[in-house]
Amino acid sequence: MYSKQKKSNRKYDSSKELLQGAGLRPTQQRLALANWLFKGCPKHVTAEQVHAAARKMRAPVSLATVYNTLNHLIEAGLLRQVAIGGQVYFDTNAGGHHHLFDEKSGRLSDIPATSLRIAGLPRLPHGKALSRVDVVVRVR
Amino acid sequence: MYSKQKKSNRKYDSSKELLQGAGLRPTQQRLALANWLFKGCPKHVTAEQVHAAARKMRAPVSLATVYNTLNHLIEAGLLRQVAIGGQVYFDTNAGGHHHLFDEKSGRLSDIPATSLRIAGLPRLPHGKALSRVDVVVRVR
DNA sequence: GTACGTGCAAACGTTTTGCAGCGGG
DNA sequence: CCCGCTGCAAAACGTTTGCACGTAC
Repeated sequence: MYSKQKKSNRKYDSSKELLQGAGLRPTQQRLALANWLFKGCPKHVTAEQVHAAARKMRAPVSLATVYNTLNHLIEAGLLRQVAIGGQVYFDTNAGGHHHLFDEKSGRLSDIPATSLRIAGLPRLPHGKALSRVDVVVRVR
Repeated sequence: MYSKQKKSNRKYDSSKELLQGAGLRPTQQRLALANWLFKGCPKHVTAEQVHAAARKMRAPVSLATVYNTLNHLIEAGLLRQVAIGGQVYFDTNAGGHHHLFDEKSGRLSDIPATSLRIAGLPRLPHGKALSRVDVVVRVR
């Protein structure tokens, strides 16, 4: 009688497409992680925080799988790794943008690429192409 | 007859002052490390490279002491830690400047702070002061 | 059915720490 | 002489890997 059986899984649909689009099999664990990562506001999280979040969601995933999945998402260009202050963060916003880092709390937030203007870039070494420019504004 | 006995150690004098100025006892090991780090051109080195350099200089220092000394120098503001591309570098140039990173070779070089101009910094969070702005120009 | 993903535990490389002995002031 | 530094080895840390089992297609 119902047009779809899994009405309650509707919210996972876009995560499923996201994973499939990246060539990743949409397994339960990956769906749970991708759903948490990409729904809601952009996040800057550590692997440990992802693992903790998965447990809280009653979707227990092993830490190894968390790392595997995060690495796959990075390869697919859906996630970015940011190393600041001796900590490695995974940034759910893979687009070009910069970061504001609070040295006291270790908290990270985004700065839109469009709001920042950089002038006076040096001549690049011969045969080298610009990959990207990362800016970290540190506050205390 | 000689006004100074240790004429051959003259080249370590400035390193000695550097350490003393930072409140660090100028021990043999620290002198050897500081001398290698701060004489010659600015360097971007890993802890392992510092350790290897010490061995080559016939001034063997344990790796633990290398880390201890580097951390002390960082606290003293004489050294800066830079994490790029999954590697941690110690930068002997503690002054304000930026970095150019070659993603292929993993090599790091300096960009003088004066040559770069950044405009459009966001308003800082309430009660926060700007610590510094780090720019990494990545090339491939 | 098969290829790929998962969980666990063990391996890994890097950095820190605990402690007995040494050396600078 | 004393406190701080050193060396060594062991621990801690975050991340990766190997393998038996499970699951999506």
